[in-house]
Amino acid sequence: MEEVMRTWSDGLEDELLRELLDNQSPFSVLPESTTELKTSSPFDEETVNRLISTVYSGPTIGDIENALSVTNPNLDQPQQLPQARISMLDRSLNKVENKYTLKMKSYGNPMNDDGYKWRKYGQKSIKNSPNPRSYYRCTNPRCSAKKQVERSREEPETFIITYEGLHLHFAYPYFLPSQSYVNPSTKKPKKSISQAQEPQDHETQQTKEVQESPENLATSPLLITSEVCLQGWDKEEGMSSQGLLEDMVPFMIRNPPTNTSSNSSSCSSYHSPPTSPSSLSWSTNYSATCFDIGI
DNA sequence: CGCGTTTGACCCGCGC
DNA sequence: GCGCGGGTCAAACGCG
Repeated sequence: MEEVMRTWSDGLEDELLRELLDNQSPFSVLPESTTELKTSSPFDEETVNRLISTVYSGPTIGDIENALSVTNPNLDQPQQLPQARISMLDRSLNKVENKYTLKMKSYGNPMNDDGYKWRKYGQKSIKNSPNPRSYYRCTNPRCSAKKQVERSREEPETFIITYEGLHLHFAYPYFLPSQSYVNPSTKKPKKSISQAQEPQDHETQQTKEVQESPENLATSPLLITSEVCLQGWDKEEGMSSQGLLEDMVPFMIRNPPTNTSSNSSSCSSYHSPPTSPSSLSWSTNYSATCFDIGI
């Protein structure tokens, strides 16, 4: 497992390509029994490369800005939320190589959880800084996504979050032909949030994600995910659009932790209430994250 | 008991 | 080669 992760950080694209072309891999885009059809497969090299670049390259800053502006029309809505969203997300986003650095204000309820389940694997005190930096890794064992969270030294209310790597389990739906895919989840009578969000079963997770498989691959991932957010999130909390930053940003804008008066509650206890097994809800590892910044 | 956090040790790259 | 600092590991620990 660790080897996989290391390999990924070294050559993400190569590894991704390998995964896609390996019909033993759960991420394979090739028909299971017809490897000889490679060339005639709809997923020829060009297609795969296009998909990879689509998924891997991430959004441009402009894309992010556009995504942010999506929420602006809501401003004439009954105040609070849109306002809070805009103010919380400080619109300070930078991309350096494959790392995205996001600065956001917390106002006592730091939005440093992005809806994905992270596992903390380290913490370091930073030189000349009173605030330690926390290291998180996606709990999905096949996922190379990592993030670092630290409190800004100059502005204690501002958190600096650096995202690195991609959530391949999010990318998965992009590689499936929408028409040829037979949705195995139809076996399930109903998608219960509590069970559908359990992260440890990758197959389940993939299955779930595939349900929202975008049909138009030509559309930018950002637009796709934004649209998915807009259309699906309210209907299905904890839906499965998992993890590239372009997905995170609109998600964060649209889904700030509901600052229900008791905004201190989520941070006042060390652990989130165990009631929600949800890996994708705001509450799950929210408190843990905000506590690790070095308060 | 399982899962996630804590935390000191370890590794590695870099500058001197 | 050495020291430093950032990143990661992994055993111990805590909590539900």
